[in-house]
Amino acid sequence: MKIPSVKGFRDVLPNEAAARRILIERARAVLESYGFGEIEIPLMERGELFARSVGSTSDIVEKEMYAFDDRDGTQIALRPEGTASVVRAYLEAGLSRAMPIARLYYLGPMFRRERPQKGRFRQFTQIGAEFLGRDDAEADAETLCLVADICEVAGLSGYRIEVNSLGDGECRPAYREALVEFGRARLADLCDDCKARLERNPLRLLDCKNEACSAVTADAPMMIDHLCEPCRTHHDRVLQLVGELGVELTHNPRMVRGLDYYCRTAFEVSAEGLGAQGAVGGGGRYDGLVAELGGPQLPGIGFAFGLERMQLAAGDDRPELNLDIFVAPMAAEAAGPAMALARRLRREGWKVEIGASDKKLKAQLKRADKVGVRYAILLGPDELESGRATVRNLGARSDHPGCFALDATAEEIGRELEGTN
RNA sequence: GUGAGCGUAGCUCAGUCGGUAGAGCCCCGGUUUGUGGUACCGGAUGUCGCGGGUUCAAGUCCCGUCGCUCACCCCA
Repeated sequence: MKIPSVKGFRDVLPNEAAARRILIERARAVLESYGFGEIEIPLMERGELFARSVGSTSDIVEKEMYAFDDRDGTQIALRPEGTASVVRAYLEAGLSRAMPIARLYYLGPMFRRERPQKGRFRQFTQIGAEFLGRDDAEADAETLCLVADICEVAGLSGYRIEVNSLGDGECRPAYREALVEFGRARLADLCDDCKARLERNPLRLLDCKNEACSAVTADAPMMIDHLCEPCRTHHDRVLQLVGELGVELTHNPRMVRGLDYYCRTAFEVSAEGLGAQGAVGGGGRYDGLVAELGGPQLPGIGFAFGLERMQLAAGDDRPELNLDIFVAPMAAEAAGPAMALARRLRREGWKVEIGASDKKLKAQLKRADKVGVRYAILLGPDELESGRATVRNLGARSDHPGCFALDATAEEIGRELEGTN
């Protein structure tokens, strides 16, 4: 009886892993070019961290989090997102004093117990960044620019960055009331989901996919029209700066973010090829979060990309995992010299596979062809006798008996191999 | 949590009116005892998702169940 993998948890085989690594390296390079340093955060946190940051009534915390009690009774949760941990780590390391302006990025698996579907897994990978300690519009603009640059290097097809302002503690409560009032007046025309949302997360009314709801909320009040003066100024300045940078944004007054901690600038990146899960990434400003987690009144802005969704939107150009050299021992006594030779080449950085000496040469060459090598080095009784290896250039289909001495250095061998082209 | 579609070889799938399991690809071997990709020949592989029912007979019909996929919800 085979033991299957856990629902929503998947394996990444070598060629996909290579494609993921390339994507990650590109994103990493951009993040580091913006001065962000990597922070490694644990997979588990105390459950309360997410209840406090993401919001205890959010679906993520309420029904999607993997949570359990540790043996000493500590309530543990597998992290469903990264921002809370980064802020926690930042406070725990005393960085809020030592480095009040911090640019941190992280990368790794997150866990949410949702029903899997296209581009959505229970274990998924996020690449995220947090820009802490700055509340000026320039920080927002720089962050949006960074987001756009990541989309570019990732090669996302048809990506769009949508922005909105969610207001702040000054203006959002009043707006929220206005929206709830608007919704209550039209309760009968709303879908069941929206009726529930009206009480719990009224802003969500605005992005309901139900057509009837969209019609009802077409003339609903928009946050953008209810911003207080500072929020208004901030938002305008962000848009102006980003515009000057030549980064294209789509203003979406109906866009809302699911996590409690967002305020002011919020954004979402969508791309093609993702099925119903249009979002590859998202983020926003969270000026109250650091204080909420017990730190000083410090602002921050951040975002996260879903790696698996980036993969979908970036297309599936998987790199060939080609090896360089195949060493084919044709007799048991050639196995030792073959391994010694391979080791010398490997130490110089060549990717080398050795065949099994009990396999026929034909089978070994077939394998050599399959793993994509350019050169096969043949070692049989004749070669051991003469002390010189035979090289077969797979591309040129040419044989080179006695091509190089078995005790040649890797450098010399490399030259001889290239000479067969 | 809700809904729909789909489960046959490692993969993609065919399988008629219920009649005892197939193709292509992949893999292995051979044509060539030391020379790969193309070609030709041969070979291996199935609890037809699982359990029950109907029937002389079930991959096929019925019921249940599990799994996968997509969508809702939510989100990256």
